[in-house]
Amino acid sequence: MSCSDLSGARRCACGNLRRTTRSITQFYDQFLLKSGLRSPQFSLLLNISLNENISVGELGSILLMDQTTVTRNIEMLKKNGYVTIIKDPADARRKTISITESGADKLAESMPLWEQAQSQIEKGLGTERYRDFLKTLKDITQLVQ
Amino acid sequence: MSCSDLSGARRCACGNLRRTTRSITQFYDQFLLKSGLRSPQFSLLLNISLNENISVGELGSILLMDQTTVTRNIEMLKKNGYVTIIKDPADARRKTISITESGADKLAESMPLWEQAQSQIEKGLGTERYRDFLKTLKDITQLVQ
DNA sequence: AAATAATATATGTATATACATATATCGATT
DNA sequence: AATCGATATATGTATATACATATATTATTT
Repeated sequence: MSCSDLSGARRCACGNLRRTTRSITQFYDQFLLKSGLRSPQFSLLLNISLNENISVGELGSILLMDQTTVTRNIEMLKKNGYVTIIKDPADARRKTISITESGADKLAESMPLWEQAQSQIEKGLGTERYRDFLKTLKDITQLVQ
Repeated sequence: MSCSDLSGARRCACGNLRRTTRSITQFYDQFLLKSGLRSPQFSLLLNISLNENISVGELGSILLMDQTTVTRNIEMLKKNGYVTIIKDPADARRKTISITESGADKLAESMPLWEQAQSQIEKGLGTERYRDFLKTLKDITQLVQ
């Protein structure tokens, strides 16, 4: 007897999210190509820019990314000179991450490229549906936390 | 002058999808833990089960995954004895992938674990909203292809 | 103040992913 | 049949990701 309905798992939230994420990442990366950034680094650099002097752990909390992954991904940004990583004088365990001028330039350069990709998605879905979509992503995130 | 509205990129479809995907993957993985499969392998094994004698490239097309990634991920399944990979007699370039009895058992074992994770998402969102969500993921996928 | 618990980051290891390119095979053209 | 283009898979390399654990530092407890 092995008549379990495997086919039902086609509706898997995780599998469907992973597939769409693979696909959309390549899409955004095509636009970002000229900047030399790719989606994950663009996102990381953006959040560093929006949260000056943020720590590794706090970045992880915002991005829902393991702290060890943050540690490794900011190394790449540092290697390219886009961020500085310094010990917090008030707490030597902590490191504070800041965007450099070069990093801010790179981010500014990639914004219009990002905007091109983004507008295709938003226009394709329509404003309202896009808003609902972001809300659903947020709700899923809270369901699984 | 650097007053570009970086903050607008918080609505990035790619970034938001990637974040939610990281998060939900860990959620499903917790449930699947007992089976020894993790989300990507569960998904891969499922699709192999649903498409007997599928090729590497066809799997990539279904999963929107690069062919080289499929090649490497099925190696893991093969190493665990969950699939067989044999040359297509009709076309020696092609390889056909099939689930083994052991793989089918493993999949059957993981289905109720998957169902637990899945039902929390579907119940949390509600049936209708969940259906809309899958539709939107599909539409995004088509927008970026 | 010393010992212990808690916290922040880093390292070792493994999987997931894709791009550029190589290799093998097939199909079509001559 | 030999050549050439197309197709299927594999390999080299690099980034993305997380878990288990180590290390360093701070905070708490005795």
